[in-house]
This record gives sequence, structure tokens and C-alpha cells, in this order.
Amino acid sequence: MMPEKVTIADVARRASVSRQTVSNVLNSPDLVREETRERVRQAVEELGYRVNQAARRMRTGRSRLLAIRIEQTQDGMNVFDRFLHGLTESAAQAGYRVILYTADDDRSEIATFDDLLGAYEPDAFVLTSTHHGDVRTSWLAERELAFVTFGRPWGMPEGGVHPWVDVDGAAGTAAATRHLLGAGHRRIGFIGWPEGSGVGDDRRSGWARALEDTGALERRTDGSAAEGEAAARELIAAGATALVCVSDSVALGALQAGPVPVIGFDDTPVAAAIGLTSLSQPLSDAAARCVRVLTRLLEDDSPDKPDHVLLEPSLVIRRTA
Amino acid sequence: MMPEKVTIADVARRASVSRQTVSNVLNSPDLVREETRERVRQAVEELGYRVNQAARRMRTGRSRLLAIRIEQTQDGMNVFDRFLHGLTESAAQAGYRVILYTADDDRSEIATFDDLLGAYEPDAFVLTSTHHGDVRTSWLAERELAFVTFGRPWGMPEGGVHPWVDVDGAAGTAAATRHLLGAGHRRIGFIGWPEGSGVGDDRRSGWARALEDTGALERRTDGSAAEGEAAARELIAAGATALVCVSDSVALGALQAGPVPVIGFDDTPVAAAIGLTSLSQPLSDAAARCVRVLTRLLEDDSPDKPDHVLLEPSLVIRRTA
DNA sequence: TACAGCGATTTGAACGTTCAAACCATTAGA
DNA sequence: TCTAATGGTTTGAACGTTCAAATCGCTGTA
Repeated sequence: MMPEKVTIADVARRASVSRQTVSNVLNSPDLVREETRERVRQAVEELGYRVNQAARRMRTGRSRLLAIRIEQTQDGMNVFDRFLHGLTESAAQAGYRVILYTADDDRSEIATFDDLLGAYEPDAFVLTSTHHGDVRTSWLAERELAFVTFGRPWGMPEGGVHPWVDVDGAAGTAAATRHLLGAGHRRIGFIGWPEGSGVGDDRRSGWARALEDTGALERRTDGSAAEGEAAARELIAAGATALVCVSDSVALGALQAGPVPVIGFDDTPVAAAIGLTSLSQPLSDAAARCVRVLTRLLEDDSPDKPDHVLLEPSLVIRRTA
Repeated sequence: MMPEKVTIADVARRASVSRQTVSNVLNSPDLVREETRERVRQAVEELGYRVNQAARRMRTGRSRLLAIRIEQTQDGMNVFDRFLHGLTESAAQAGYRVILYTADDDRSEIATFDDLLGAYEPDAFVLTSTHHGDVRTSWLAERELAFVTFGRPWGMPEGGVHPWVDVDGAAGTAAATRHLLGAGHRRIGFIGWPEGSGVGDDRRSGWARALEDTGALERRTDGSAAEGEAAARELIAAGATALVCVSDSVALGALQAGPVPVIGFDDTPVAAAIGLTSLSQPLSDAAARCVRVLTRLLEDDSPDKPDHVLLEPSLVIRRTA
């Protein structure tokens, strides 16, 4: 009912203390005597005081903002929106907000980093769609800016030097393959993406591992449903009795090729809609871990080793397998 | 290579003018003599100066932030992520950034308004999922805060008193119905949502209008595919030879009921995946209009009448109709 | 008695910007 | 020639917070 802005000075006056004491109650409560602390807390409550982030940021250089690129949905069969929702929620719990930007490629994304840092000074970035030769991470690392990637730094020496959170694609496809083996299948094909895609190679490796004999029962596609269908026909002709797919999109195509068990990846709404068995990423968990990694980086004394978190996907069994 | 922060004072020094003149070049260029203006512009360029939004906001109370709630995807067959992407892009072009929040219901969303206003002072809010008796809009309006809704203020007197952008659902279903009429169908059923849903009633009305004889060929559902299928069976039994659906989700169900032409609404990825003919909302356009409405509100002398924008959806014809 | 040490609190300054008012030439009007 | 008006620019203050340093009161020790 009173949208007047109440400042730290108002609180101080009400609690009969100085500005700084109020600030301390908020930021370093242990510096303040129990009794005073309570008095200030009550004044904060009564006045409905909320810290003004702009002013705080002026002084501390911290904005309590996390920046993330919102991706252009292509066929819409992706998983980003769920991750983003989780990120927003976890961030809020940790006292951060999420700010969005768009970019067409790495170069323009880096330009946007620069822009954002000048104008809004986000405390950290969350990067998605990591790939071989990702220049974004080195740009950020050079400047010692805080960030985490959702996705491993593919093609990096060993484990990479920056913090990341990812879902173990290989474990997922291995589980899918074992599921099919358990159902009696012996000739299980894999429909993948072009070699060199970190995520694609990872997912392929789980299938190969579970199968041991790698056979020649695999095809690479551009990820479209059309190529998925063609690949599935070839594999079935070559003797495959079940198919593990690198994505729901190619799995959707594969389903058109014949009545063969098919397992997709990502558990997109499309999978749910058509009854496609698929691997589900623990997205809100992943988002929460990203926030955790960042708050450690920003608030605690930074850990000496960057955090690396690998989560397991789970198989959602539906009609197709 | 020099991530040092450069301030307006640095620019001023380099261009041999005062701080205020630099500020004027940025904000009210016409106050500054041509020659000086150029000199300052060059200094800005050379130093890579970017305005510090926190400092600006301290003085002006403007954050250049637009806040929007990110919705929890239920069956994932929604349209929000595309709208959000468009909003982020249009906002960036207008010099604004998008900041996210979550909320479970109207009450908690209002609490979040309060929070956000205290901490980040977003210049405006973009509300989605408007509904009957929406208390959020009155809360914002009472406080004279800038906002626009993507969705009409259902159940309001006439047109409502606040600015909104929406897609003409009735026009969409009317077009769908005409499409089916053109294909020779005469008994066209409608599968909808419960009465009282603004969006649902709107979409229903287009079908009714195009058909004139409203017949009894309609069923209401909770929006699930399961109820969609049941409804479709009943309608087909009652003589319907084609179906217009309030959403892709019920349309998906309806398709299971038999080989009858079906048209959905929203053109979700699921529709594309299964070849469902559907109505596509011009989402990035809608987002751009939202931004436009807000910038008018924030920057120009506010228009006396609130902007109301109604856009036409387009029919995407696929296999199912 | 003096003083060091400590815990609790206050004071002054600063972050980078823009507003409001002041200032300075120059030109126009009487 | 003086005054008023005008265009262009500068100056000082302020936004709300936190840092760094100063202050105050008390306790314990020499």
C-alpha cells in the first residue's frame, strides 16, 4: 500500500542505529550485537525494506545477476526451456536473478559478453552448447570472469580447466542398450550425429560400450527426422532389430521406418506425445548444480580445483521399447 | 584486451569536455554542438565506453530491464519459449534486457513484483497467461507501473484499460474451419476447453462463427490428449467428419480416434513432428509489439489510450487436414 | 592509574551517472 | 551602449549502498 522506496537510512532511523549497522546486519550479522540485530531486523520487516541492487552494485561491483543465452529453438525438440526454468528457480533461491541475451555465433556472443559486462556487470555466465574449439570459455577465462558451462569442454586436454556440469550421455545410451539387450535383442543399431560432435560421440560411446561388439550397425545423420528414417531403414535392412538414437528427432524419423523398438534421447515433449521411450536429463538438478558451482565460485573462497559435475540421465520407458 | 572499466569521466578527459557533455551526447545529442558531439563520439569509440546501468539507474530510477515470468512447462506443448526468445531479441534492439522470475500463482507473483521492484527496479513487466479475475494487472495498475500483457484481459469491461498484445484465436479457428469447409466437409466438430477460459472461448467462437449453425458438434475437455481422444470418438460417432481443436495437445489425442481431418492450435514442435495441421501464432512479432508498446509507454509521452494489438495466426497445413 | 586490547558502533568517502542550476560567450533588440 | 535572450558548456550535488577508518565504552593487565 505504500510503494514509497525505503532506504537503509530509513531503517537506521527507525532502529536508532547508523546506516552501517543496518548494512552489517544484512551482510555480516555476526558483527552486530544480538539485541541490536533483532531491533534492526524488526525495523527491516516493518518497513518492508529491500536492498537496492543498483546501489549495492555501485559499491561492490556485484550485481547478483546471472547471464545466459536463450537459444533459438530450431525444431523445438530441445531441452533448453526446462533447464532455464530450473536455473531461474535455483538462482532465485540463492539470491540471484537470471538475465537473458541472444547471439548467433560465438563471435557475437563474445561481443555480447563485453556489452553486458559494461552495462549490467553480471556476476557470472552460464554457457550452453559447448563444442570443440569453443572460444567463449577462453575469452572468459582470460579475464578471470566467473562462469560455468552446462556441457563438458569437449576436446579439451583432460577434464578441462573450468567448472562444468553435464549429463552423462554415454551412461544413458548404455542403459538404453542394456534395456534392449534385456528384452532379448542382439543386433542393436545406433543412429548418431556426425563424428566430432562432443555430445554425439559421447552418446555413441555408451551404446558401443554396452554392446562390446561394435559391429557396423550404425549410421550418422545430420540430426533431422528425415535422415533418421533413412538411416533406420538401412540399419533394419542390415539386420538391426532395435535402435538407439542420439536424439528424439532422429528417433521420430526412425519410427517411420518400421515396427522396431526405438529409444530416443532427451525426453522432449514430442517423445511424451508419441509414446517414444527416451532418456531424460535431470535438468532442474543440473541447473541447481550450476548455481551451486557459481555461488561457491562467487561467495566462498574459490575452490582450488574447478567443480566438475556429471549427472545420470534416466530411461523413461514408453510404448516404443 | 583491457577489461579496465572506463567511465564517463575518462571519456570526458579524452575529449576535453566535461562529464555532463558526454552524458548529453549519449542522452540528448541535440543539446551538443555538432563538432563537440563528434569528438565525444570518437572518444567513446576509442575507449570502448559503455554506460554503467547501475549508476544510471541510481540517478534516473530506470534500469532498462523488462521482467517476465518463466512458466513451468507442463506437457511442453506450449509456445512460451519462442515468445521469450523473440522478446529477448526485440528488447535488446530497443536497449533493454530481459530478467526472469518464477511464481506458482498470482499471489506469489505479486510478491515477486514487490521483491523485484525493491531490488532491481525493472522498468516494466510482461505478463502472460492472463485470465478472468486477474489480480496481477490491478496490482500493477494501482501503483502506476508499466506493463503489457501478452493475452487480452479476459472478462474485463470493454477492451480493458491496460495495454495488451494478443493473437486472434477466433480468426484462427475460423480460418481452420473455412479450410475444412473448402475441402467439402459440412459437419465439423470442435474440441475445446472448459467454458470460462478466455482463450478457449475465443477459439471456440471462431469455429462457431465460420460454421453459422453451431450444431451440438462440440465437446469440452481438460486439455489432455486422453480427453481429446475420447471427445473425438464421441464427435465422430455423432457424425463429425472433421475436427477443429483448441490445442495441439487435444488434437494429438483426437488423431488417435480415427482417420478424420484434424486441425490443432499453436503449431508446437509436436505438431511439426507428427504432421499435424495447426494454427501458428506470430510469436516473434507479438514479442516485438510488446516491446514496442512498452517503449512507447516508457520513453515517449505516454499515449492517452493504452495500445491494443491483435495479430492474426496463420494456418500451417500438413498431413492431417 | 594508565594503557592496551577488543567488541560494537559510527562517520566520511566513494562507486558512476544525471539533474538542476550556474556560467560564459555571442547575438538580438531597444 | 546596455540589457535580454540564447546556445553551449560546466559545476556541484545527489541517488543508496558499503568500505575503510575512526570512535566509544568496557575489561583486563601491568
